[in-house]
Amino acid sequence: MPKTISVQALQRLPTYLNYLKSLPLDKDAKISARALGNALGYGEIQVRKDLSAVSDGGKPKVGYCTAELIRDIEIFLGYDDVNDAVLVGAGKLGKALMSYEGFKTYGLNIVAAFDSDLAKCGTDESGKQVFPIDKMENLCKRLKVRIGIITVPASSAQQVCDILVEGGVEAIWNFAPTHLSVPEEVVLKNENMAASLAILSKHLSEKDWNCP
Amino acid sequence: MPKTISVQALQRLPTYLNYLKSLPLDKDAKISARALGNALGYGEIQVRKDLSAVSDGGKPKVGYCTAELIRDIEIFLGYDDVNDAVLVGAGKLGKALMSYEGFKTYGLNIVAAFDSDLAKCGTDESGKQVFPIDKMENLCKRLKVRIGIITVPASSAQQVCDILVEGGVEAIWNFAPTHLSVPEEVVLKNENMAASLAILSKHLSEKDWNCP
DNA sequence: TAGATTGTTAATCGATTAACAATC
DNA sequence: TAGATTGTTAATCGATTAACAATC
Repeated sequence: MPKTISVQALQRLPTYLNYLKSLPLDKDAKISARALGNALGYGEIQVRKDLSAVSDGGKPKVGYCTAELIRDIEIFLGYDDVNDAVLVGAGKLGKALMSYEGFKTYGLNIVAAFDSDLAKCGTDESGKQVFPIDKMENLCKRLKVRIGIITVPASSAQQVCDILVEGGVEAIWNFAPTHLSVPEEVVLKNENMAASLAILSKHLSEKDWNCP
Repeated sequence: MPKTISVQALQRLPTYLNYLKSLPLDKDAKISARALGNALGYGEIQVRKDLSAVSDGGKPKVGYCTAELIRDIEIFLGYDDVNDAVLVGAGKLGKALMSYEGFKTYGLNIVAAFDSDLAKCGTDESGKQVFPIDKMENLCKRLKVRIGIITVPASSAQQVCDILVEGGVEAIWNFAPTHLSVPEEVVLKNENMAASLAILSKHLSEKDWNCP
């Protein structure tokens, strides 16, 4: 039976992975839950609990084998098989994401981009093709693209989202600052920068209250 | 006494605000918790609880006054007074954020950017100045900059972060895919794209298990 | 063996949801 | 008044942490 994992724990896994990969490569290196937690600002109990969901476990008095841990997390997250994605909206943010090499490590492969502005179509600096948006549904179906990344303005995001769903996309990563409706079989993840900013902004305004 | 609000509720506030602002402007417009929730995919009880922390409240049988709600949320989040920010790392992502007009609505004002690459210094397309990074600490102090946005590679993020803290920055918004250590009086918010991707990737790989 | 470390079960904490009273 | 809607207290749910047993 597959162990259950909380959403939050799942989201911490890439952080562990990232840190483990940054360590000097040594086939037999071991790391304790405490050391791992200290490096990342997590408690050691939390680390053990998180890792228990993905790995066979460490050895008492020794710790976890870093190489195994890296492999286990990658397999658990599905980073071992590559997922093709399309990106919609070749503006500044879209281009930044298109040319970000780091996505490879997460098994994310942006195969093409789309934009409604024909002036933006053609080959991008990143070396990726930007197509007119009316080619999107068809291309998604033909290439069996599983992930759609939305970097268009809020006003056209829902429309773009609907086309992606129509094209058979199974997961949507939304950078537009707006709520999207998707059928329940499609997973939607909002990259909600406004939500992040809310935390910073509130914190600063509270400080002002305390020391005016 | 100020009402308490959960972190999650705080992060939902910009979503409410954004939706309310998208509605046709009408000084006396009212909206019910149910209508608001339906539009955003939240339950109506949650909406009422969230709003109770920021607003004087609605009227039974009538709902909330949208104009008041907008004002209350903006004040609560501190969007009414502007916070100056600097951005470090004028790469593609950095430039995308520098030229994003939408931050104004959140009271965020990027006053300058910094980069260690002198070739990137000068005036950016966004119209903002990019300075060499050794000017950063001083300029932050001089202008009393409160927010630092980090868009450098992971390898230099901690170093950049330390300089920002040294420069008196009170809040850090980190886009580098790495863990940062900050003193406890400084608030740190990670824009953790890898965490978002983990959710999508796991979902897709689970689907593969079920229908191979 | 003793001590360090893992792994799990139980307790706590925080957020969401349900039930219901209040009010226009 | 009756019905719709708000607001709050209590119950549930989920995630984190504490306590402790297991093991190398």
